[in-house]
Amino acid sequence: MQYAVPRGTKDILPADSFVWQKIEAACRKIFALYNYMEIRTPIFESTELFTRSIGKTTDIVGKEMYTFEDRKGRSLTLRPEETAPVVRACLENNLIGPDLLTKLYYIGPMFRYERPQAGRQRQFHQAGVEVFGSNDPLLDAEVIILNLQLLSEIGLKDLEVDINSVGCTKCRPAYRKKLSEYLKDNIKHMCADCQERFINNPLRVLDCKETKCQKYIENAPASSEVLCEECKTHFEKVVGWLDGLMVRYKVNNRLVRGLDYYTKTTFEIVSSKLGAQNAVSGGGRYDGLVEELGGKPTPAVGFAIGLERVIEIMTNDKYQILPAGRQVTNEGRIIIYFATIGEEAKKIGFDMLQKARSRGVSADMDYLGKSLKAQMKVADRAGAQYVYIIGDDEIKKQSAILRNMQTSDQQDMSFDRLFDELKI
RNA sequence: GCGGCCUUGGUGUAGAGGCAACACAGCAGAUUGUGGUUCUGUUGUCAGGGGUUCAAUUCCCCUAGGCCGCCCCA
Repeated sequence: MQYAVPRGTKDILPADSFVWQKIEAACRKIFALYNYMEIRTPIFESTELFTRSIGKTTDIVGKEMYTFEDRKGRSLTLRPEETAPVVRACLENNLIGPDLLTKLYYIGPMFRYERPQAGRQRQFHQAGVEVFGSNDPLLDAEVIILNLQLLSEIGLKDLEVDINSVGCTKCRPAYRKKLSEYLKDNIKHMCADCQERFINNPLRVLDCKETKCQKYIENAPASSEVLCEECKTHFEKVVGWLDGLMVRYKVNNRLVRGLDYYTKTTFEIVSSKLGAQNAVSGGGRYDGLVEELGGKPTPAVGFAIGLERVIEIMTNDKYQILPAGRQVTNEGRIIIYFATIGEEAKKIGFDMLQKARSRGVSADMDYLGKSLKAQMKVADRAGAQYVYIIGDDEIKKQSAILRNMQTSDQQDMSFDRLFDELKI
């Protein structure tokens, strides 16, 4: 084989694209129900946008970005996530403002340079929403509910919502300090990664799965103990709304997401039906990001769903939500197939073919000079409801054979009556 | 970036240091102007490179890719 797709990328072939179409349709439907409008931004942005928003010490910025220089030496980066580009676009086009609630959604590819494995590719797809302009805890709850409704619309079950509050610019430094003080005495017993994290971003130590670190993490001060009054009441209200709406969730004090812009609420939806990469979606509030990127202070919430992970669950044989691949011969692709024998018939067939198409009737014919038998077979596989068979005799009569492929009935049907008779 | 497993026709699978097998799909024919059944024929040199050997697709090494775990995240 001469060429192969770049590592960590995949072709979505005709046999699989119907799954993607189904998911995208579900996303658009649910987003519309909640009054979100679509935004599309470029695949690449200036590198600065991401380093500023996501944070220099994060893994994404530190080692996962596809960054390159263009011909004029500008540093550009293939978007690793979509929140920062959406904020940028909103600021640039004045989409957000005081007393204005802006609700946007997106669907598209993202890029991160990571070691590929199940549920993790270098080009992957996310669908997500961003809401700007309100700090109402009910909105946090609504976004979570929207997320859940979308996943259940797609057909996913047995999902778990993990939720936490990481505080705000007022209380996070205090928590960081408290955590650092606690870790200072214990860090020497913890793993090498944690020692690194301790220096760069102590919060992320809480995320460590290393067994020898667990006991220290368990005893670490929880963020909930240190939240300021505002963050504390905000969090209580969010979970209060979730309780009232009968949403099942789990407060997880160790949920620290890998992007620095989050404030207050963070959440993740995980599925037990996935392997190590078990997060189907994740999101939270980021009240400081708009200002960080040059706008007026504007509260915001959002989430992103990992579409490959959704599809992994949907197409997993064990769960039977959708059959995996191999749907090339899905029935009903075309209404009528024009089978022709000879050059003259081909010419007439093509005229009729175009006439059918111009009337909005999907139709096709042979371009490979196949035998009639083979043309019938192709028509069958394309799911044609009718085949119109044109040969020399038919040209003389100006009337050809119309075969109903379901019933196998055949009748003579003159050229000029065909479309009226079929009511197409 | 680290560790483990894997890589055979279009697809899914056998196999053994020295004729590469099976199923399905595809194409053609049986039915010389007709599909979905049946039968027949046909499509590969075993990811790429190097080494061991009289001989490797089968053993060893490297590279690439896939999968699984760590890390991280969607």
